[in-house]
Amino acid sequence: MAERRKVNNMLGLAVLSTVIDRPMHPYEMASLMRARGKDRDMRIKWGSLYTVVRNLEKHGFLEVTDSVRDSAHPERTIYRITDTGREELADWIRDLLATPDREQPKFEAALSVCGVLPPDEVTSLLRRRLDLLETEIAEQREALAESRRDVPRLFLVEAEYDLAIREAELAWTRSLLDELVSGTFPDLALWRDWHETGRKPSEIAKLAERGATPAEP
Amino acid sequence: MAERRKVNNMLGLAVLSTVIDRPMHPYEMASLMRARGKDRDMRIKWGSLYTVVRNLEKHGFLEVTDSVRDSAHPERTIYRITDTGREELADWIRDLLATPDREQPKFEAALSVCGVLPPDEVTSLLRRRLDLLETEIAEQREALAESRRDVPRLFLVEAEYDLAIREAELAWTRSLLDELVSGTFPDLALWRDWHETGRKPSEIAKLAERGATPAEP
DNA sequence: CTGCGTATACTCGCATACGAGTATCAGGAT
DNA sequence: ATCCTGATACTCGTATGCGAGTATACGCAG
Repeated sequence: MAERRKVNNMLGLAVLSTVIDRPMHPYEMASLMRARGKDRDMRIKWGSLYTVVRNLEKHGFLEVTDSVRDSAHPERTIYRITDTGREELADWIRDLLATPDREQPKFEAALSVCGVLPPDEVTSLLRRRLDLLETEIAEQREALAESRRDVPRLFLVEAEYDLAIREAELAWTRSLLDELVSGTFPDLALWRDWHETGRKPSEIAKLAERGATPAEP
Repeated sequence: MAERRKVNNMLGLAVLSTVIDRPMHPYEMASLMRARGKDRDMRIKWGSLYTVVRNLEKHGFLEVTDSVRDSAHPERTIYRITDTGREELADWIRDLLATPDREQPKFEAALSVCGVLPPDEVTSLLRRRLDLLETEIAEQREALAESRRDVPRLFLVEAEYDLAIREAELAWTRSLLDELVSGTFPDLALWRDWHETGRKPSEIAKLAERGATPAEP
């Protein structure tokens, strides 16, 4: 199960997998990660870099090798990965790979409250989303094809995964939209006039309590 | 584009969409959300409830109606949604629905560094993931079928979406696993003996720099 | 009627997270 | 020669986020 890591920030994973090559100072890690396109795989906040590195050190995953004062530059502290760090990295990856972690995309949260908006507005918002998704996916697909020419598959799995998921999102959204537009979506009428008249048509509220309390007296 | 919200925590969205029914004190919001299964749609941390509610008030999205001291209980502050709050809620939902937001699942991050582990281990980890995913999805699918009996579609879209995405994840994982097991995955040999012998077979490092610097002199 | 487990209804404080700021230097433009 | 721009290499302060703790009431077993 998704263990409570000493350092939980995903930036920590990126750092560990970067210093594993050779000792480095934080800024160099940052540049390397950027160069390798790591910032496309995880949302990296550069403000957190030094905090995360310090924490990794505090927990014994990194250690200071050197502290070079190189004429210029304030002072660059060079870190090296420790054996514990290597073990932590491997373990972290193992955990992430083996345990599917029900993350909740914001879109899902939005869907769960979309009844707040009138159905026609939701329809047009979804149409907009669909358009954006389509162009983004097209771009991604092309970028991937491009990369495939000179980068081995091994370094493209994340991109392939991402693409597959977004395509599924696209397909799902499209099918929902179809139902809304064609009127085959079941509760449309109900939904619409709960918005045109005042609020909640009595028992809707109750119905929304879906299977929350499995069985009660 | 994903606007910077005054209150960014998704718990805020849940709170707003809950108090829209009627004024309430925080704990009541929490119970209602739980009863409605909101905690299945967004990861709710109860420790944040009071902070988030206070912030919503600070920004004028909620206001205090009453402060009941009901014999028992320390004191329950009752909040009501304001017009600004209603507008914020609608706007927030609009934004979330219309703008696809490239979130980065942890699994993607893990894939991007999975070369750190030897291929055979990755294979067995993925097999484990596949098993877990399969049973979880089966459960979800059944729960959904169950719900459909007495809950209108309108309140199940999130669940349907979630299921669709997970199914896509399953399919993708299965196909990768197949390639690894059958040996059709291209870089297998390379990957394997970079692990058996020491490190990095010279030019792998360079190859990992995928399309980062589009064109340089 | 007394003890005690469990739900209710919070509070507190530390640990991050990260935006925004700062200072220094290299190299080209003027 | 000097100015300016952009990259380099960080630091700091504030705003959360949230785990863990607390205190009170209620039901009910003994």
